[in-house]
Amino acid sequence: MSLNALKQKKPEKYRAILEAAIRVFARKGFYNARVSEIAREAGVADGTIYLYFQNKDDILISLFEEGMKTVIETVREAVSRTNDPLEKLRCFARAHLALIENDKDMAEVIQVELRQSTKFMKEYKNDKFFEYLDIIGEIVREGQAKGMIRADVEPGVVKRALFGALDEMSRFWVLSSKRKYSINTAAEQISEFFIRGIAA
Amino acid sequence: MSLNALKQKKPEKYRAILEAAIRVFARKGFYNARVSEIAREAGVADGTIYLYFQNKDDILISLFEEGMKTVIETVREAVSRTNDPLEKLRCFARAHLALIENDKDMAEVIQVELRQSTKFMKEYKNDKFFEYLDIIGEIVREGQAKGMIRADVEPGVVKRALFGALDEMSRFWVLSSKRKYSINTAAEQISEFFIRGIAA
Amino acid sequence: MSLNALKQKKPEKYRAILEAAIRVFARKGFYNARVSEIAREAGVADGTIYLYFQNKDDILISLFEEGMKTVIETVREAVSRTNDPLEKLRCFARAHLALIENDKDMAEVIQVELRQSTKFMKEYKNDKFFEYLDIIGEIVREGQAKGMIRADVEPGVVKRALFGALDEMSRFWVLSSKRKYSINTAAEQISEFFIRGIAA
Amino acid sequence: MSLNALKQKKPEKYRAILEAAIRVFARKGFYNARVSEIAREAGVADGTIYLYFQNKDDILISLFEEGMKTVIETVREAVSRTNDPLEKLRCFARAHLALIENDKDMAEVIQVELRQSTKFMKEYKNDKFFEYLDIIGEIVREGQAKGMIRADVEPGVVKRALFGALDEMSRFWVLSSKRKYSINTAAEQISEFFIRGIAA
DNA sequence: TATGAATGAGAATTCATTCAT
DNA sequence: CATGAATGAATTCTCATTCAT
Repeated sequence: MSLNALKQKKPEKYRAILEAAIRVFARKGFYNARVSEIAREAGVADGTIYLYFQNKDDILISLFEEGMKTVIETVREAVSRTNDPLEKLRCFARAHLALIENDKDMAEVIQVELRQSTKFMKEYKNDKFFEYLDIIGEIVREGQAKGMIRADVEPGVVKRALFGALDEMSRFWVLSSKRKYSINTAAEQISEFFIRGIAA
Repeated sequence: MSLNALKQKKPEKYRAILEAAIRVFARKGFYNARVSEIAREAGVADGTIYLYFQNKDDILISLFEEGMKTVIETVREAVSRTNDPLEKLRCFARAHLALIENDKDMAEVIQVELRQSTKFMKEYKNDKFFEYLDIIGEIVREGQAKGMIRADVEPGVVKRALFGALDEMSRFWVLSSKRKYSINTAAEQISEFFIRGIAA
Repeated sequence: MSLNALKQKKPEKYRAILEAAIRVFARKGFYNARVSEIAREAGVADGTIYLYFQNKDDILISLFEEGMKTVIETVREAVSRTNDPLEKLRCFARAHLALIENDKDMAEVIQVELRQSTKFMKEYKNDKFFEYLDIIGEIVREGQAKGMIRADVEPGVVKRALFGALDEMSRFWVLSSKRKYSINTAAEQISEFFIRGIAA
Repeated sequence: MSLNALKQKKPEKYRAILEAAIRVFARKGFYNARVSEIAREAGVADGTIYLYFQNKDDILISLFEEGMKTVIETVREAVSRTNDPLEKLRCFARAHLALIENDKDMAEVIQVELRQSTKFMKEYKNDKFFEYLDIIGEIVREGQAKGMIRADVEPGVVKRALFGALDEMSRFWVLSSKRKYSINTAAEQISEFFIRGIAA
């Protein structure tokens, strides 16, 4: 895509816009965010946005894809530290929630996008998200191959259930101000439920 | 709310608008839905919408509250059929996913709203949703009292994790056309994971 | 006009609407007044208004014509108490300002209408107002015939100037809360200026 | 006001919109004027209006303030040509009516605004108008100090009465097509009435 | 490249008026 | 006569996007 070439030209500006967009989308939501507000927050002119992105939707998509790339890398790395599939699930949960904690705005934006079912989930083939989900799927299949996870467990259900559990927990985290327990507690508990739940 | 009084006057029209709104919101998403399209679909004039609802937001809120009322009633009823707390969780999962299957449009709209973090989750105190979540919380506390669920399990984590797991599963259901396994399989598997995961 | 017949049928309702309209127009101005607010204030249904008036404009016109009829009668009566044309001018000023003082809402509405140049002054032939203005014109011509008012004085200028002076004074009266001098002082001063100004 | 800064950027466009607004408001009245008509008449897009003005009300307010600034300057200048307070009143009257004659549209709009008692006179502190009125007040006080105007004359009454007289005369001028006497005759007669009326 | 003034399509909402009851 | 729910035309204002500079 021609615009991708531009990303290479002034990467600082591209990043500035993307980071401004994260903040504005997190604050206002995609539909209530104004392109001019993103421009102001990025310190560029309104028109400049369109030198780096095709339109407002494209900002969100790019945001999401860039974000997911980092998330996938980080989580893959965390998971690769152990060979025990059950332990890998724990690592996944910890890494996922740690990412949320480190970048709440990004977390919120990704959640909004993932959930804005209509516009984005319907029109846009969300490969990155499926790739992410399937990290869990792979772990489950590996565990089943090693006989550590019950054979009747559906990897496709586990991946969605675990992701959903972590995601709902993180939404609570992002939106709530008062928190009864730490995000670590949540990570430990949720991975514990799933490990016990699916272990052979 | 003063407008609620009107619901009593011509309940058919109130319901017609609400049901049209469910379909339109499910099809287009809240922000891309046009009030005039809801009116057309409901068979009323644009202005009539405003005799029953304060504004477009109010349609969504009303939709959500009415929907949650039904969901809470149905799930409460399903759960009350057994005394075994672990079994209750299974009933919860089945009932939740059955509701999704029976009214996909409503399911999608509720999910959109729940996730539109910004506008709705931030500004609108979402009591109905917390009430729903806490059905699970109560079951867990009951199970702990009976010694059937481990005491170190956090009810607040379980309720969000289980809800998140079911919800993510149902999003997949709603959005995807091709389905590898039935919604019943998903309900059984997810409740099985959690039951094993938290049982004493 | 067919509607005029209706005025005869339930004169209380006709008057109730008119009086409600005076209050609402005075409070909000014609364009910001809502027909439904007039209806509520009159204690009738929205639709009932249209049994007594053709439309919103017609309420204002009727209001004005009824009001001017009273004003003309009252002022004519006051003026007829003396034979001295100069003294008549003083009576006119006193009566005009007294009317304002007695019915501020009506005064304000009449002023609004008189001044809403465009819609009403252009489209609607304002006979009543000219009749009122010409009470002054007649007095001036009578005074000139009796040699008490200078012959070079233009009655058409005097009538507009005196009316304008009184009207501006009354606007001040209606809109201002703190008043340095009484409305009587104003009446005396203004008539004094004009009497000296035009006397032979 | 922040928008005033914009006036400096493209003053031609600001003026074009203002002048279009004068014509449209004069033709249709404020409430019947359409923003899109002003835009068309100014040769700009609808949205452009909102780069220079906050909303429709703001156009009228700006119009009024700009207009009054000119009026005040012109009249002040005219009045300063003589030292005789009574003669100053004549200059005031001539200058006022000459302004009306030169810019009938503006005159009509200012009158509409001044008289739209409700919306504008009540909510908007009309300093410019009071400043204008008080030019007359100052002249009267000066005349009293010099012993040329009777001491019992209330400057506050004279200023409103003279302004009202001129204003009513000019409304007649603006609205009427057939005119029995020239605007100069009116100016001379009215100033003559007041000069005789208040002279010592 | 970068700007930001200008554009104009588009949408929510209002409210005078009607008419079935 | 009276009602008030329903209508739908009409209008302001917003904001993503463009393009001349």
